[in-house]
Amino acid sequence: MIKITLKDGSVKEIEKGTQAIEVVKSISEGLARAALAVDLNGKTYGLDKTIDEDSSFTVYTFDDQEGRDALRHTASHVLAQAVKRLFPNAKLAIGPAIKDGFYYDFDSEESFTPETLVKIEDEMRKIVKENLRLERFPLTREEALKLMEEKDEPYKVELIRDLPEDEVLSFYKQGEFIDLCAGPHALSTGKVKAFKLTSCTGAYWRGDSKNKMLQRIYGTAFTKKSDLDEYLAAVEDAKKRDHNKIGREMEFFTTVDVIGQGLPILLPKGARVIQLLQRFVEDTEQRLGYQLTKTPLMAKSDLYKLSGHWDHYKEGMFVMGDESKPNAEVFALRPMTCPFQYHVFLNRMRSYRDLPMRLAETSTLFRNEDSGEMHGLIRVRQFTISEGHIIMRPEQLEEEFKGSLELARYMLETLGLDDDVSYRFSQWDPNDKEKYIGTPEQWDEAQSVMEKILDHLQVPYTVGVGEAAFYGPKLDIQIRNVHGKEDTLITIQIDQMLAEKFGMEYIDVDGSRRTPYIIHRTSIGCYERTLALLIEKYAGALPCWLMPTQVVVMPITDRTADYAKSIAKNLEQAGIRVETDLRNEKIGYKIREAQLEKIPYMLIIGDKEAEAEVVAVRSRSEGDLGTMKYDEFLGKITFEIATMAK
RNA sequence: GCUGCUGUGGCUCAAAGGUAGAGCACGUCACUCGUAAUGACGGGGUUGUGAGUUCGAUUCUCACCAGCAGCUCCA
Repeated sequence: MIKITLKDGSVKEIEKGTQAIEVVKSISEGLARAALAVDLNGKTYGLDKTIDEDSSFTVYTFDDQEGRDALRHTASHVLAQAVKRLFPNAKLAIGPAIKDGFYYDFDSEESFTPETLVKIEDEMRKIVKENLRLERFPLTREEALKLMEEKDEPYKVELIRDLPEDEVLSFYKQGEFIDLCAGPHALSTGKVKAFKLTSCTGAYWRGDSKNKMLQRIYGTAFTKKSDLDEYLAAVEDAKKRDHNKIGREMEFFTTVDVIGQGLPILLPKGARVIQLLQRFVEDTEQRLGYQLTKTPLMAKSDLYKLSGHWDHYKEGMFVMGDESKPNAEVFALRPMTCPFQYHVFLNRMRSYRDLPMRLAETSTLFRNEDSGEMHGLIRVRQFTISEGHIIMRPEQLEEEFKGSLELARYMLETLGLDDDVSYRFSQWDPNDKEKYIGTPEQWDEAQSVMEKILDHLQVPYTVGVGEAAFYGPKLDIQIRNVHGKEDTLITIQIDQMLAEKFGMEYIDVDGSRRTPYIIHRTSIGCYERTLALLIEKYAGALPCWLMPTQVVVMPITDRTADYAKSIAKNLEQAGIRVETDLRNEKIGYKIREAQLEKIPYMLIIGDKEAEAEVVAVRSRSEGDLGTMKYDEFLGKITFEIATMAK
């Protein structure tokens, strides 16, 4: 007999070799129906796992991530089985569970279309109905290779070949279908009650663009149909907030074929919001001791050769001039501000008294992104970033890093995005040294310094290997768009290498020359991207302080036009961005238009208001607020703007 | 860059191998109206660009450009 300890602390005695599912059944039949996986001593297993030693015992259902993954991973096997039934020549690659669903990659002659997906779904439904048991069985590497070679699955063979010699591999069999898989899985295909194939796209084998492109089918699965429907509705709902749609509809920006990809035109409304953000950022930074700079948008190639960009970033730059001609002047538009701002420091001999030197610039950058990368305002070829570099004595690093992080967090909080971000500690990839400058020792040092600071500041982060800049590690503040795709909003980077390359030195207290450390940082990210994410966050209804028009005054008839105009004039003098709608239209029509434009406040002025010298206030979010004195309304909106209320 | 889809007036969408239509928007006129669309009339498109097939293409084919989703890459 062995002992298992349940989540509530109670201990059960069972016979050695008992299957996990039997234990779950002994707890409750209902739980056994909902169970999808178990945890034994901190490791997740399928319910068919036999228990051979004293263990802690936790049951996972669909409410747990582990349970969800087991179900969705099973769904991916059902998908693969269906594809193999319909297209026997399709080759299997990999098919994991992912956030919100699963996918499976296939190499198939047949090009999968939305119509194909419908057929595959039908076949999947049959497989679910057949309620096939998923049986796990181990094979040695040799046996596994033989099996997959027999089945003519070259991608599986490649996967197995890359595993260690002595590894015992696990396989899962459901009916006629067998797949190499570590598991865990639900016990049978019948558990995949509610599923949907959502899209099919291309994806490189092993995520490497040098490899063949396979066909990936995405799907999702739930235990209940209602949950599936709810999820699909939420996805549809999120798409309605897509900045690329409403940003164009609301005339924040547009793009034009003849101008080019990734080169959006910011229309008056979009430009206004960005101007407001810039003023806010520049003022805040100056209050925090940053000095504003204005440096050139381009430079000779010599500068980038010195900075390392020419060797490490040339593909991403727009180069002007014919390099092949001897003595020809070759320029490049700047992809980063770093080397330009270094020359602010280099302008004269610096003392430790000058440090930390905090330099900020509203900096327009140009990056030659690959043609498929552009996305609305989120990923563009020309953008303007709240750039900055802090040049400091090494011992000031933690304090300055902390200051940079606090500033970034203040910005996020002000914009209401603080709960939507995650932190990534982006490190170098020691196996890909070509991508980086510096020695492994320098990288180890820079990264351990950053790790220490992050731990000290108690920043909850994930690690991104290979995500570092070529000159140093980064703290990236990540955010997801409405499609669930993650992008960097803000970044703070430690650079212990470029200062030396540029010959940056300062005279320390003791008269010695020392090389400073540099922090590359942005406080609010790049304005185009930030605007995009704000539009998605608020579905276009930006906080009042950021709205291009904050109030529309609308008289009901000509009789009150003069009173309306005087109200508007007063608001304007009080610094409110106000418009008047004097058109000869019904009030309902004017309100409808203002609502669609997400104008925060509408002041409706009829005879009654003019008579009583009040304004009837309508809020875009709360509707009719009734009448109030002009001063009361001014106080209300002024307070809202001053507090940057969301 | 790769895979797939898409491209018709400012926007949303119809139609069709024989040179295109609706709604919204826009303009004019009438209506002076109480919290999300008043009515009438009018203007506006060589169907993304270029080439090919055809008696004839906007419709079929190819290339390019742009947009979308995903992959890869990245702020």
